[in-house]
This record gives sequence, C-alpha cells and structure tokens, in this order.
Amino acid sequence: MSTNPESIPLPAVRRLSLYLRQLEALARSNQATVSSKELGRALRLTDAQVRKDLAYFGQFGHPGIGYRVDEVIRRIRRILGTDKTWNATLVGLGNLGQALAAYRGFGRKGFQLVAVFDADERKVGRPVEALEAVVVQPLRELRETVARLNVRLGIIAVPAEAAQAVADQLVAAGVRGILNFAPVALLAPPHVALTSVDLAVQLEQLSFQVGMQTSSVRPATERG
Amino acid sequence: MSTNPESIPLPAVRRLSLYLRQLEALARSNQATVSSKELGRALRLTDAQVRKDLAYFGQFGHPGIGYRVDEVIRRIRRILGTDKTWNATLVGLGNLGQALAAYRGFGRKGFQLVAVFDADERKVGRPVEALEAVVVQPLRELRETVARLNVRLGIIAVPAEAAQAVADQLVAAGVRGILNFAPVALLAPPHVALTSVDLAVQLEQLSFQVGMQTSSVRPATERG
DNA sequence: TAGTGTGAATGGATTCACAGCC
DNA sequence: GGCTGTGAATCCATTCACACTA
Repeated sequence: MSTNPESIPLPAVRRLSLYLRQLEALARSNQATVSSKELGRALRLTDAQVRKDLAYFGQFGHPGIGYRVDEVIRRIRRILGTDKTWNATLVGLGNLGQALAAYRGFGRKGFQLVAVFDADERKVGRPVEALEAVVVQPLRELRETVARLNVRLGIIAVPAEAAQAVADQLVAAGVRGILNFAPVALLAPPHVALTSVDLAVQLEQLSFQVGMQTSSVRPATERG
Repeated sequence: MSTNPESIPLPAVRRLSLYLRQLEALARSNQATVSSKELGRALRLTDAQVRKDLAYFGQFGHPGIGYRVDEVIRRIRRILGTDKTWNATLVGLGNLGQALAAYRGFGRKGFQLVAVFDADERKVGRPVEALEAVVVQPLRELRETVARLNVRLGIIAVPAEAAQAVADQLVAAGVRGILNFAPVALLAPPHVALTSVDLAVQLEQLSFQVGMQTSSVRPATERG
C-alpha cells in the first residue's frame, strides 16, 4: 500500500538511494533475490528498517522469497525519477566544475549536461573537455540558453560569494532544481528543489568523529 | 552545562558545522553578536533548535546579548577538532582526485595533504599539480609512507571496485579516519571513523524532490 | 520454513514555554 | 525588553512482534 508522499520519513528517502546502490551491486553479481536481512546487513541497518522503508513506497517484496533484485531496481529508479532524462547545466568551471563536467555519473542518473557557464571571459568560447559539443558561455546568456534548451537542473560550482546570485539567475530562468556545491546556505523559492554538498561540512564531521572515538573508546582502561 | 558526548543527537552535530559556516560569514561582515533567532532564520531552523543545539556543547550564549560571533567560532572549531592540523593522504588521482588535490578547503579545515597514491604506473613519479613537494606514489608504498609521515586521515577517490581494498590498506596502515568518495558502503573497524560522500545519492535526492514538488504542489488547482 | 508487511511499543529529536539573567 | 538555557510536552522514526503468504 504505497503511502502518500507527505508522510514518508525523510530519512527513508535518503536510504532509498542506498538500497538502490546495493541492489545494483547485487545485480552485477547476478543475484536474483535478496532478503531484508541481507540487505540490512550490508548497509548496517536492521531488517525491520529495510522492510518498513521499502513498504512506504509500495509492495516490493514476496513473502517467503524476499525482494527480486531487478524488479526493485526498476521500481526505485522510477520513484526517484532517474528513469527519465533531464537536461542540466553547470555553472562554474574551476577545479571542481571541471571534475563535475567529466563525471560520468550525471548521465547514468539521467542528467545530461547540455550547457556550461563561467564568469571568466578567458574561458568563454572554449570547448568543455569531456563534453561533446558544449562550449563555455558567459553568464549573461544563462537565461536565454536555459529556456531554449529546456534545462531543468542547475549545478552551482562557483565561489561562495557568487553562489546566491547564480541561484537567483537559475531560478529566474526556470530551472526546477539546484545542486549546490558552494559552502553557503542558499535561498530558493519553494517550487525549486535545492540540495547542497559541502565538503567542508563532511570534513568537520569526520574530524569530530575521530576526536570522539579517541576520547571515549577506552572508558575504563586508559585512565591511569 | 556541556552534555556528555554520547547523549548528543547526531543531527545536532551535523548542524554544528552549519552554525560555524554561518558564523564565519557573519565574522567576515564584522558582526559581533548574533541571536538564536537570526541564526535560525538564515539556516531555516527554529530559534529553540539553535539554542538547544549549542547548549549541548556548553554555555555559549549571553542572555540579553546573544552569541558572540568569534567566541563561538573558536569554541566550535575546538569541538570539531579543526583547530589542530593533521596529515592526510589522497588515494586515486582521476578527475575527482585531481579536483580534491587542488581543493583549498582541506588546509582551511586543518588537513594537510602530504602524500598521494595511484594504481596507474604512468602517473607514479609525477609531481601533483597544486601540491608542493608531493609526488604520486604507487599503492604498494602506502603502508610505509603513512606510518613514516604520521598520516591520520585517508581520502578515497578510486573506482567503486577498488575502494574496499584501499580502505583495508589505509586501516592496516593505521589511519584514524577515512573520507570515501566511491559509491559503495565500506566496512571499517569501529576505531576508524568513516564518512562517505556519494554524488549519485545527492542527484537522486534532488531528482526525487523535483518529482515530489511537481506532483503535489498544486493540490486543487491543476487537476482538470 | 523463510520471509514480507504492519500495528503497537519504544526510543529520539524537536518544539514549547517559561524561569532566570543582562 | 531582549535573549539564553532547559525541563516538559509533542512529534517523528525505529524497533518489536506477529499475522499472513509463498
């Protein structure tokens, strides 16, 4: 009984991606079915968690059998929306931007990079390495190009100071979602989806974990 | 009253990084103090959330005044452990690895890249762009180099298939934390901290959000 | 027997609301 | 008056436990 979207826990949506990744790995090793227990073990989750998560999105499993790997893969892709292709644009061709331009995962998840922008006039006009038939454009052409090519997603890889202005332009141009790599909290209207990836935040989380472990792992042993 | 570490909600630790980022921005614009309300508004959190989060880590605020920006910055950095410098190593010099090698944020958060490894013999021996005095080494030298240079953190930027083997080698060499960019669920012993960044997961989350919004934003309007 | 789906119970995190301080 | 820190109340997510199915 696929629950109505509003009531699905956000963490469950995040885990859906992990299930998919794991299922894809199982498919590559030609495993046909998998149980919630096995799936949970690989991702360090309880079996109940796995079952409940999947059940939020529909009837996936077969009692006595488990989950059929390729069936579930298909259905999760559909739910996540990565079974269709969308045009995307990348703004900012610094180090990170170049790595993103060369990243094959966009295509695999249904996002096609059809335009790239940069503020640096020296980069404008050059072809983008690793992307067929894409040439760096100046920011002032963003709006028109996004509309003409029916771009639905914008990827921001510019310095923090410039990020909000770029986001505003992307929104004005009509994108439906923004993936932000700049280390700032962006504002976007509610009809535009926004996801941020901040490497500094990840580094800090790791640093904290390390500090935590070394200070508390030996509760009684290492005191004297 | 700084709570004991075990009992701090994990989400609060994640938000601590966001508070820091925001406070650093305020410091740059020379703002001396900030209230929980203002901080919350910028990050889209309630003021109560902000106060409670900060209180988990100690007495930060001044009633009637708010939080003193640079005082709190200093204290958060200390808590996160980014006030000290640690040596780090990068494994994998593909597109992403190169972007990471050039990323200035590592240094700013107290991580210094002192060694880089790659399995491709053609890359071995070359200097690493953007890193002073670092030359690409073959993987077989990982263990010895990590020990000799006192490397505490490993960054994995290799293909998914190779990631677990690299993680194992890093663990065997004695690192205390691993930052993983490969799209797999890695296993590490409990005394080694592990954080993963999977771009594909982020893309899927964004895709899902977009799909969600367009299907439910207009509950009554767009049905006929 | 092996394994899902799901209400009920538990455990965590967020919000409320207010005492206390500047 | 403005603002923090925090117990109590609420809300949300996870786990338990079992009816049900292949």
